[in-house]
Formats: sequence, C-alpha cells, structure tokens
Amino acid sequence: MEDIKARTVFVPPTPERGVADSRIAEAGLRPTPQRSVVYGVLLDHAKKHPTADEVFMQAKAQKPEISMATVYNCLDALVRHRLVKQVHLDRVATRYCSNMHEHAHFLCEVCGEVSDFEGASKPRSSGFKVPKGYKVTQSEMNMRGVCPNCTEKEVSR
Amino acid sequence: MEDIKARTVFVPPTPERGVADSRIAEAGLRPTPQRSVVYGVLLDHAKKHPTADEVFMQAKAQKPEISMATVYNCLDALVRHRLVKQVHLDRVATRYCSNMHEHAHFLCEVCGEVSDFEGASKPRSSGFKVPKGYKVTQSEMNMRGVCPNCTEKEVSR
DNA sequence: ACAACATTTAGAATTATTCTAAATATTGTT
DNA sequence: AACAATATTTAGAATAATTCTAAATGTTGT
Repeated sequence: MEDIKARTVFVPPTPERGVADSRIAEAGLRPTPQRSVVYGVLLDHAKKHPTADEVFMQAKAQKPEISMATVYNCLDALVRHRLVKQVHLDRVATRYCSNMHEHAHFLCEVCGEVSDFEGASKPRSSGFKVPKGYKVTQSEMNMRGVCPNCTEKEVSR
Repeated sequence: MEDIKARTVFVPPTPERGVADSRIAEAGLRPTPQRSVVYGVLLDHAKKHPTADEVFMQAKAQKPEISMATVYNCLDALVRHRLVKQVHLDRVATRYCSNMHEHAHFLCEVCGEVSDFEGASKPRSSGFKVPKGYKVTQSEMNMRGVCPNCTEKEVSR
C-alpha cells in the first residue's frame, strides 16, 4: 500500500526567505540556509505550534538534505536569540512558536489543538509579584481545557 | 555522634500517611499504599518539584517493591484528580508539585533550582481574556531567569 | 465464594532529545 | 588566493523520559 502521508505533506508557497534571513541576521545569528528554512517553517506555521519533528518534516520538504540534529541546532539557536519560543504544554514533545507578541497558549484536551490567547503573559502585565532579586528573562502562560469546537460536540452527544 | 532529635522529637520516617490517604479518598481515588507513598513524597518535597524519577527513588526508599510504571500511574491519577500539578518547565523531565495554591514557577537557568512564586497564576486573576467558548480547567505560569543566589555569584566574578 | 474490575508489576517498546566525530562551509589573516 | 581558525551541518549512535503490554495481585459488590 502506498504511503499517503508521503504525498500529502503540505508544502507551503515558498516562504519569505528574505524576511527570515534578515531577522536571523538582526538577531546576531549567521543566516545559514538551514536556519532560514527552519525559521521560515515556523513563520509560516505560527498558528500550528509544531514540534521539532513536524518542523523537520516541513523543512525536509524544502531542503531534503536537512537532518534532525540540524533542526534541533537551529531551533536552539533561534530560541537563544529570542526569535522563537519554546512551548511546554505537556509531557510529550516541546512545541515551537514564532509569535513573539505577548500571548498565552491553550491546549484543547479533546482535540489536542493549540491556540494563542492574546493578552498578558509576562509577569508584570499579568499582575505577578516577582520576589526581589529574581531576574526574569522569559515567561510562559499555558492553559488546558476544552475548545469551543469540542464543547459543542460534547454537548450534542 | 548521637542523634538527639531521635530521642526528643518524633520525626516521622514517612509523611503523615493519614493526610495523604484521606485526601486521596476525598478526591475520589482509591487510597492504595502506592498512591499514598507517591503522594506522601510529593507532600514532603513540595518545594523540590521532583521529576517522576526522583519521586520513584524516594518512593522506593519507603516501599522497595514499587515500580516505575506504578509511579507514573499514580502520578497520572493524582494529576487527573487535581491533587498534584504537572510542571512543564523545559524539554526534559516533567516535574510534579503538590502545592495546589495559586502560584507560578521559576526556573533558575544557572543553578537549575525551581521556586514557587505566590500570586495570580489563573487566567481570571492574572487579567487574562479567555476567548468566549473556551473552557479552561488548568493553567500554569512559568518563568525562567536567574535567581538571587546566582545573580550574586555572577556579579562577584 | 465468585465474578467484575482496578491496580500493580517487570520489562519491552517507543519517542524525544542529546551526543559524537567527521565532513563541509565560512571568516579573518596574510 | 591560500590557510588557519572557527562555526555549522550531518548521520547515526546513545541516552533519557515516557508509554505499552500482559500477567499477577488486590478489591469490591453480589
């Protein structure tokens, strides 16, 4: 039997490589083709919060020689240079997010979809008292529950 | 050297098993010896935010036959019944926390220590606008940075 | 006492992530 | 341009966290 997934991998309309490259450079990173592709995938799929594995598959569609190790290297570099955020929603794979605006993440426990909630995700704006002496450099606010879609389905059962 | 405390004060080798058991029962879970030990470990080490592996080691000290699979089973049951929270701070092991008061977690990127910050960690109290239709059942606020101890050390280098 | 069901167990299997060492690419220096 | 120093990428092995499986044990309700 044929592997359908192999045919149906979503290949995005060539992302704005230029934007990716210049942001990578601005952030003080060398804009290698691999970083460019990895960051491009994240910019294109900002709403999807892909895992490293998903990024790898997308990146491979654009650059077949890319390796998983490189994807991890690039993701780490992008995270260290504040172009990308890690999202730690549960015990399984870390997700990545190129939306650097202040926002929180919501995981639907029924369908598994991740959504962005705009609003205060930083300690100050969310009314957090950071004890004296602590230097906070990053923060993430995560929620879980049921999304509107799944609530509807549950009710109508 | 003699242990004075051992003669003068009752130092329980295990936590208040009774407290653990009754809370487990209240939560609607059958209070098995394993769940009791696992929850007891978390109650005793609330400040330490141990990983499943660390819980396993502590639990084994009290109940040598306990298995890793059981520790995961118990942790999952405790989490599902809202006696314990998972803390997803980074790409490595999930941590567990028996402090169910509203609070956030802070990870020091230098020493790796995890601290609790009291304050608003729930969407409402932290001024979050949860979009209409979303049902939020759990939330966690996590921060990273440098703790006072490590800031001091860095400065004096 | 018995059936139905829940929990525990050891160990295998799976999955995510990190490591390693060699190959390749880039940068700065002459 | 040639060369050394440095950074990045690569494949694959290694490790670590978590999940799965099937059998054994324990519990509950009748």
